[in-house]
Amino acid sequence: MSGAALELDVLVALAEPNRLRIVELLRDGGRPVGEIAERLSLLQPQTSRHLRILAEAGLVRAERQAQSRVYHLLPEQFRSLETWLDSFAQVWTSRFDRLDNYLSELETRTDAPDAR
Amino acid sequence: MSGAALELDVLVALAEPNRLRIVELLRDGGRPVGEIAERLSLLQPQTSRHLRILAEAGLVRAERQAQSRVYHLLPEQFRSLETWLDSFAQVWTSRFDRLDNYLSELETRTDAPDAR
DNA sequence: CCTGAATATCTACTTGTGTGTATATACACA
DNA sequence: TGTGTATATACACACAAGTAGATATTCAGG
Repeated sequence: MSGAALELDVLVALAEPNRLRIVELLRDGGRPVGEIAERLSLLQPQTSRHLRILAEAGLVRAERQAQSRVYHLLPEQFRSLETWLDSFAQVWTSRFDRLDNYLSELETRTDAPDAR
Repeated sequence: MSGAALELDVLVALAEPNRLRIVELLRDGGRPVGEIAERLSLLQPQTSRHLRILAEAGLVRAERQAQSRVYHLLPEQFRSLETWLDSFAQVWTSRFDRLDNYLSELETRTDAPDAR
């Protein structure tokens, strides 16, 4: 049972413009750091840093290829994200019922005089 | 009808611990600000601010209910995120050969972190 | 070994963003 | 209309995080 719990790091890693661009670039296939930097008009140190964060989040991984390191996407965290999203799917259908429940529940305890 | 393009704001909104907790709380149904704050041990102003960011990202919406505002999730951005994730689905299959290579290579150096 | 190419790390700087606190606004009800 | 409740906004502050630039590291080839 691979704990497919959604890690906040994954969202944090994706929630940065350049990192998101990197991920979307790598969707078309693995690429070495230099090429990533060039295609996205980024400086090499920043590119390495972003890749490090993406790697620590489990979104990418590097394969040594001679002197270069070819980065590519890893599926696991994307799947976790998918699983997490799935947990919301039921909400869209059952929301109104739940809202109803909540509202009546709220009415039920209107006799709790509590100030703050 | 909706372009369903992934907005960075959505990821940014989700990539904050307390906002993620809010979203997950709202998965169980709409709730007024005060209750969200109480359940998550947040102060009310911060809660309102987080909800504002979530709302601007299109993730939640408030319904007036007497003096209170009941916030609930909205499906659209979650679906955009799902669509975006789907665009990666094909990557895992098309990369299967190389991933396979990678996995066996990884097994090879289970206790040799500096192998090669 | 030594050199050059590719990538990673380090330091200083700056800006964005979450937090705390005080205050303003909206609404229900007497 | 005045009051209490619920929520939103304003402001000052501190810290996380991205950037630029310089330097260190790794590797292939002569």
